[in-house]
Amino acid sequence: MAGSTGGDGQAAPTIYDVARAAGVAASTVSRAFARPARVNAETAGRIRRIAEEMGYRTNPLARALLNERSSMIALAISDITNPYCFEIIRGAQAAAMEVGYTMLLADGQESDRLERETLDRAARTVEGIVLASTRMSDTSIRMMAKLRPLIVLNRAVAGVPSVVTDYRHGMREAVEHLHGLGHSHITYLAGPEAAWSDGIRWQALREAGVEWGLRLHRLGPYPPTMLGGVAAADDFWRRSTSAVIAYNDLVALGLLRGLSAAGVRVPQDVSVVGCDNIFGTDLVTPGLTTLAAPLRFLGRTAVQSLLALISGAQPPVDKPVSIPTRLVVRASTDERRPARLAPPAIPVRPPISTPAGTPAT
Amino acid sequence: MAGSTGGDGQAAPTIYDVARAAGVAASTVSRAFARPARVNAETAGRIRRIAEEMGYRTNPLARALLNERSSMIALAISDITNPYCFEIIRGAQAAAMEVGYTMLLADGQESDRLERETLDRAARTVEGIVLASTRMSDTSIRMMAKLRPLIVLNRAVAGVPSVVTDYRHGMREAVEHLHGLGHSHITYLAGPEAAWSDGIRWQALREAGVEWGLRLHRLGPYPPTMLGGVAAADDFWRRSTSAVIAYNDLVALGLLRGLSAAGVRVPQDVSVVGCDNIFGTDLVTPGLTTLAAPLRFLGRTAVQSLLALISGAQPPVDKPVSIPTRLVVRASTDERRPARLAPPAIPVRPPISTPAGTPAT
DNA sequence: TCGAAGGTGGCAAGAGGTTGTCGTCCGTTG
DNA sequence: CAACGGACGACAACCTCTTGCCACCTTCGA
Repeated sequence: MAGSTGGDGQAAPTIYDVARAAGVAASTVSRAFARPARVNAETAGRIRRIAEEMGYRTNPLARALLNERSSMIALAISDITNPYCFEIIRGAQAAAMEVGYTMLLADGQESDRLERETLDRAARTVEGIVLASTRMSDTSIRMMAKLRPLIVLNRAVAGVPSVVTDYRHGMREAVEHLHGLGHSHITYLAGPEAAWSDGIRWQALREAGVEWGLRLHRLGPYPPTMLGGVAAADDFWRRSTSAVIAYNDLVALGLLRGLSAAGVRVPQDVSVVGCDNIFGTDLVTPGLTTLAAPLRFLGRTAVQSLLALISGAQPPVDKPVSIPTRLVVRASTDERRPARLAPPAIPVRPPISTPAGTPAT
Repeated sequence: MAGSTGGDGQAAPTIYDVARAAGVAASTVSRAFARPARVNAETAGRIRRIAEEMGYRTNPLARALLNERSSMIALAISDITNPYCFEIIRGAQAAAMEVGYTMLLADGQESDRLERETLDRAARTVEGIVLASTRMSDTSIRMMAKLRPLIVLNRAVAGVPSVVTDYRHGMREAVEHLHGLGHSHITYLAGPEAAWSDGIRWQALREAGVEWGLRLHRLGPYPPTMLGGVAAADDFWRRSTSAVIAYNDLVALGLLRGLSAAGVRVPQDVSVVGCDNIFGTDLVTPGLTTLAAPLRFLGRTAVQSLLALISGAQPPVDKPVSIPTRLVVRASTDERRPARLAPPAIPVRPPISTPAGTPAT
């Protein structure tokens, strides 16, 4: 029961220990692992066996010190509690692990400064960086990119390679879907002005709107959180349309809540569409129709691009890798009913008590 | 626009570069940062200034190589897409960052083997490990603990220090709450038999049940996922009680879905209580009453304990740090109505389409 | 004025791998 | 039998920072 608490029974064996046990030089042990072809197959086998017995593992630090190959990459996230990030992290982690890389997670906690500090510390250690959702400025990003191979996710920074979501296809589907249900007038609830993805989504929506001959309104910007969505529900009454597309799912979820508290029925009175397809969108009633971003695939692709970059590939810096979205239809969208209820006299703002903070895309 | 793609404009400056620029020896530069008292204040100041100008940062790898202080810790998670983990990660990350540590995330992807492999690789690099939700056996954990300082979260392993959630208080609250609503008979939906927390929760429930004179039933085990909860909804009909406590929130959410599809109303027909208070529990209709674990605080506490362990503290290995839960009452629990609906003839199993996988605690 | 003490800074030896270069050994061929 | 070539393993330098030890200089007391 007195189990050893602190680790470090004795120092871990090194190549020197293995070399002594095997009766060869340390360099031979090193090569037996790193360049098996360079060593007699039999010798190599013996060395490996002995190393195995001794519990030898190569020390990544020592290796990294010499040739900058630490087998680590960093993933920077502006806020880890944002459900938008979960699947990205998962995809990135999986892709990294497949090729024997370890992932270091840098959570910026919504702070530009914290994010830069963390990355600054980590930059020397890792071989490359994926900025998955960052609060940093283009300038900071470019400086960082000069220091280390770097991929930006869902953002375009001139001169820095990126992997982005292509909302055009999905947005067209969404508009077509709404058009097919008889909606002719759509409100867009905008996200933060600084958010690159907000601009892109709005642009995709406008293109699709033109194509299908729909009228569009833009409200906002709102904070990309559930609270932002609740606030949007209030404003929405001013220029109420029969269909809404929200900047992201959190805003859409907040909107659902706000509308429900105000006595507006979804989808009977208003059809609501979100973006991203995060965890929770099919838990609400009605289930949220949303533009599903392939988040896990996005994370995976970013890491793979980064690894390519690390191994010397010259990626197209001005033409980002682009991954299409698709529409997931759930219950929050339905046929337009011409007879709309009059808005209630006093829209009520319901209390929010989310366990997690509910931050931005 | 041709922006540098690959990082490494030129090699980062080392203490030697700084030393040359400052006209001192490299060792003096090193000391100027690591042991300022050992160097003339003026000299130290000059060195720092020059280092700053040159953009020098100390290379954590080189330092770690020498004295095992890599300023990194590893957080192992069995499945990163489990919402249960989000807040833990956040708390851990924050605590680590506060003291200048970097966190390395090891996602085991639900696989014992993957988890061990990742940790094995990372163990040499980090100063310590937090096992937040692990699939590893007690034996593996003890071996790992021998290698490195290690803290287990929400699990008791003899001889290894741990931080656990104390469900007793919260469970008493939950039972008192249900008792006060007139329920006299509670079903517990069990989680995986291997899960330490399942045993603990059940035990806390039994103690509270005795105290309040309630009858208890145990159903399961079920996979700790939404699908597990849906399956539980089917079984539940066999021994239907007016109140259910589920192993965790995912099971509870699945149960809500299963019951709803079968035409059972919550809370009118059945009151449902979950565990953990994960993201999404207040998104469903009705909102889920749940035993809230202070997840973020848990993560923070684990890291702080680990850091204490690293700096030589002797933690109590057999008396874990224990953090209490509290009950969050939402709409899924209500007064018992004696007149219960008869169960429908054919319980329907609804389709599940979760964007994220929905895994275990 | 000289020696001791204390404050500074430099030298060099690691920490644990990787890798260019070279010597050795063996087998083969002319 | 000598020359040659290939395969293999050893040596040593190197990556960057840390640190024990020593030398030097200043200052102060005797």
